[in-house]
Amino acid sequence: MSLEQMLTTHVKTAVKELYDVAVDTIEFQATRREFEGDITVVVFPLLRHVKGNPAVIGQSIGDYLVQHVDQVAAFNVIKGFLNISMQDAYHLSFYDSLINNPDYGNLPVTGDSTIVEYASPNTNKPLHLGHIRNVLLGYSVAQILKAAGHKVYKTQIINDRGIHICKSMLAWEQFGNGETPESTGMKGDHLVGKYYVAFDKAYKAQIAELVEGGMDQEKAKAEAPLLLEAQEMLRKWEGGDPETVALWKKMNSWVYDGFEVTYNDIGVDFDSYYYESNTYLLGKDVIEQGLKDKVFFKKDDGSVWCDLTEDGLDEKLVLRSDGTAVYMTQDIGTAIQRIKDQPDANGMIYTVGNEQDYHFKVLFLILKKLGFSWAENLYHLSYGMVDLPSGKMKSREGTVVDADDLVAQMAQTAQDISKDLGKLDGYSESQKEELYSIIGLGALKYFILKVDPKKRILFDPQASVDFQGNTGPFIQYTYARIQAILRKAGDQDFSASNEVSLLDKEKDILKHLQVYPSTVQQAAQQHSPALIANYTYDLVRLYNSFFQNISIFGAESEQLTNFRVGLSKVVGQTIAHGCKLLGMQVPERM
RNA sequence: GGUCGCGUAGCUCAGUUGGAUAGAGCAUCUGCCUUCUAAGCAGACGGUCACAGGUUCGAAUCCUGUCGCGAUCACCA
Repeated sequence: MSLEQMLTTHVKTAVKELYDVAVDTIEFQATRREFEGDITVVVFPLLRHVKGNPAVIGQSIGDYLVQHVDQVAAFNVIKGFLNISMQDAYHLSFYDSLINNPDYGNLPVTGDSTIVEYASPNTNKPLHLGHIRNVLLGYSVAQILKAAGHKVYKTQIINDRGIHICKSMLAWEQFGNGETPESTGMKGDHLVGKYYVAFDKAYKAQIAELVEGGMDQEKAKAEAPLLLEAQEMLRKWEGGDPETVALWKKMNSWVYDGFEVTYNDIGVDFDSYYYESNTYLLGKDVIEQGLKDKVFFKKDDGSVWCDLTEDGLDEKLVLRSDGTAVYMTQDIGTAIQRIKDQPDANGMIYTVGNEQDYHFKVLFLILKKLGFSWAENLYHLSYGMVDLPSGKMKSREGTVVDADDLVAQMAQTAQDISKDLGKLDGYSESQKEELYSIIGLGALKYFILKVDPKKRILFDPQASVDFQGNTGPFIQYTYARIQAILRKAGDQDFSASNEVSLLDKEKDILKHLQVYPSTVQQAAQQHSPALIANYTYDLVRLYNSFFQNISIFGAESEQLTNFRVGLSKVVGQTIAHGCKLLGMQVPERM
């Protein structure tokens, strides 16, 4: 039970005894640094029920608590704030509950089961920084939900069909000279991406030529031979032309191999994959049913719509007049399919950029109108764009920060710093390589996840990712420090002794540790890795202050050393847990 | 133009249902490695919380309006 929960009961009792009124909630906040106390009751809200001077009321409640609750040591009242200090025994009993609980931070199983979608790339180009934000967010939220007691299915939908895919296929056919990942040594996704760019270049050249020949710009765009050929290729693909399908399969498999390498490097994975080539026809039968149920209506030209004007939105097309599906149709179908595939799932989270806010608003509303119970538990994990100092990233123009390059660059920076510091004597080359990767990724992941997903990120490849201060490496470093302490201390029983009296810095750490489960809870509710990131950073700061100012092995007594080592251990465990939720690894040394 | 999001220190960001004198990191400046890892610690400097009203014991937080930035408003995905 948390401190707040415990005190709530007692404060309510106090108010009942003293003033004979029942209050439903008691408002707490952390005691500000400059005052004495472990937790603070805000007296003002009580004035609604109890008439009087807040200072006097606070004084009375404080007196009552000290007299009636053993664990309350002292109190003071400043303005309308009742600052309460707990007995050391209270903190130590919490510490004892922690020291033998390696599971701390994992919440009880809720019975909820959630599908989390993230990544969702196109198969015509490699992953870039935008995908990295997506993947890190989705993966982290999945981790957080698991810790909060949900069952989680991680999935993605792969955009493997459409005109843009045909463009790289066509360019490869025309300019590729049979190049393969093997023959060039290129990662498959990069090779295919190269031809996507090549298409665009050649296409633009054709347009320029046509315009020079006197053709109107728009007409030239629509009638350039390469585009017509790509459209023809798409028709062939949809018609199942064996040669086209074979080429499509071949090039897509190159891309998938490349993606797997990237996902593996970043440290994310999936439980299932959905391919748009399989799902793009889904949803039509649901539209039929929806028409019968009057959720949708048909216009004279045969197109089918959903009227959302009563919900403050427009009418939305769900089936074209020629009977073919649109984006919305397949998203409806895919959602239903996923629940069929995962019958225990009762909710879904879509990690998709905020330019699709409207789409998901509409999608969720339509699914609700169709009457699916799980439609109540849909969430669009919407995030802002990642922009560069030079502006927006554009794949076609090659102005992207490539995911693989970025990850490699981070590891390189970690290596440069490590070498300067020279603390890795005795590590083999492969151990060092692994460490550089852990630190580099830690820096990148923390940098992205600590920010509120809604906000745009301006990413300067030269300057953005720091390794000092509020960063991933700082957190990892603290963990490594703690491991050094634990190695020195050896394995032993760290249960608390009643002999120890606590210093403020130790109490601060324990108080912060106590809040961890509710932080996990909140992060799950709000789908916010940033809460975990900030919590972990605060914990690490408190610990470093303790570490740097208080001697562990030079403590006055053996019991005290033992307690401080144990405290370090618990902090280390919690750091590791928080990092795991962020998808970050922690190093033994650095 | 309609809708949605954002606006907090020079820069990057916190700020948990409204609570005490708005907090961190980076940058700048001071100290601290002969003792458990200095990717650290201790401190200084830095604010009209975009602006204007309103709600109340109390507003960065809630409401209204204005300004700025972004996204979106396709029989594209």
